[in-house]
Amino acid sequence: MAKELKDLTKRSVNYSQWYNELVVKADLAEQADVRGCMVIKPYGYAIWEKMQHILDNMFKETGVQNAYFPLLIPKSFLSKEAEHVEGFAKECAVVTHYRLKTNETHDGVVVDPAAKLEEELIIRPTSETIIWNTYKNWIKSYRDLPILCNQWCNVMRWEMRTRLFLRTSEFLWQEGHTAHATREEAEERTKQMIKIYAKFAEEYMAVPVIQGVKSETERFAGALDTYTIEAMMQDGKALQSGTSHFLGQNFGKAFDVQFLNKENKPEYAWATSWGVSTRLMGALIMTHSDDNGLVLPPALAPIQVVIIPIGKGDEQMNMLNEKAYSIVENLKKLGISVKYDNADNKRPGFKFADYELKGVPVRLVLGARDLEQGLVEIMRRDTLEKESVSIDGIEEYIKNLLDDIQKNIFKKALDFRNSHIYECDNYEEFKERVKDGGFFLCHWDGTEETEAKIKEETQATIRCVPFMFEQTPGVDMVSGKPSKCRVLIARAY
RNA sequence: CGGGAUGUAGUACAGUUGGUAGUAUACUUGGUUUGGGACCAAGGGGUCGCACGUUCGAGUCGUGUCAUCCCGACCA
Repeated sequence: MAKELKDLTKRSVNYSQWYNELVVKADLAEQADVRGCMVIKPYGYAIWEKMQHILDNMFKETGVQNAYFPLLIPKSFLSKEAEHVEGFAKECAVVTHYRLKTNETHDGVVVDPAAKLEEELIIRPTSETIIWNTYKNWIKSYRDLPILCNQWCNVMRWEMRTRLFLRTSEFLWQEGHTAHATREEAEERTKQMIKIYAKFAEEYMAVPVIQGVKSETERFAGALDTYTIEAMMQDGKALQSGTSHFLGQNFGKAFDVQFLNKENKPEYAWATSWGVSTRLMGALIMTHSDDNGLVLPPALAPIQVVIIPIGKGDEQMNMLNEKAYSIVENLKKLGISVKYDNADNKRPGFKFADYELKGVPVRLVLGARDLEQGLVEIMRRDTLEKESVSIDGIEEYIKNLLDDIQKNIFKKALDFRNSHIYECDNYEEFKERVKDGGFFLCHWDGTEETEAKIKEETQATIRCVPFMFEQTPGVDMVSGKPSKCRVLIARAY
């Protein structure tokens, strides 16, 4: 094991490769024996579960309820909204048969041609269609609205190239689908949800994000507006970390979801949808990790504190165990998750490296030598700083330290991002600099031609029109035409 | 779907002009260790991606096929 773990040195050389190895070595996930699919291992899933739990509560505070809709979507549903089907058609897995049979040589199975489905079923790439087909039956009157449903599920998109967490054929996510009586209410909900995502990213994941609205070409298929949160990874590339879509009446019309309003007149329902996926795990990993491995924010770390004893012989170990268990008990009372690792088949050095690799925020080393003086060594994962602290009152100290780590890694990521955001008005300069990563705030004339040209020549895309910066009119750096505002341009994952 | 590469032990790789399947690491057992990725000894594990062909003989040569990875196009 030891040698395999040591070569996490590629962060500066090849960020992608470094990322892949980190995901595997930190025991988060691995490539499945199925094309483009991923096995999320217990440690990785524990982080995802924490994310789910927090997000779920945030949704529920806004009146959202959880529900579940089918995995399989009849092909005809998908084709009802023209833009939507065009956006997803290229990456759908299709179920065509419902039975297998033994082959002629009796050493395997083949698809039974007799079991061909009349209408093929699509494995959901997203659930707007099947959900709106259902909403049709739920919505008759303005009194039935709004409907605020969320589902936690898996979806499948047959991507050409996949990467653990960032882009896998199958991924886990939540998708919220709301139906409203008015345009204003739906638009309000769209914005509300992107704000929740931003709050979650920054407060819990400690990942600073830029909120904004997507350009027409980058918009979700079938949406009138797509709001996004964009995070910057350590190589300066952007990662779209969550989206919220205002769908207008497109799905209401496509699925004939009409209700009678207060004036007793029929009207189509207004829709939103919004989602975040296991891609957030990728954002978490790529934002904070260093050459020693993962760095997890305390708010999401499955293990917040690990205690490692160092001692010889049964007598010493018994003494250390006793002390450790009392610390464990006290930490648990404060709601801090703690692991005491007194396994004797691994040496302390191995454990140090292993828990650093897994991003455990705080490590205590309980040694016989220190214990005599009432001291314990404490190390924080974010800075790797060690100090000796009195065991008396250690619990409070740790609680404060966890808060400090949470703030510190956010600040570190924020400083990094802010120092890599540039205003740029010269296209030649932009072309040169964008290769090295970073976010560029540039004037854009709003045309698809300009957008396409930038993408073709630099591989960078317009991530969004950001909300957070003061906007003044200017001149498009490519076309020289007038521009209403600056947009955020970057190379993206 | 274009361009390139690779399939040999759980993993990472050697394998020369065709001639008994190797190394490191991981794993198992026993012992000594334990303040930053321990050491010694013994042991288990591979129809060399698959199929066909050439040959007395194929991991090695040929043809086909499948799969994976990298670079593009596509994407949360």
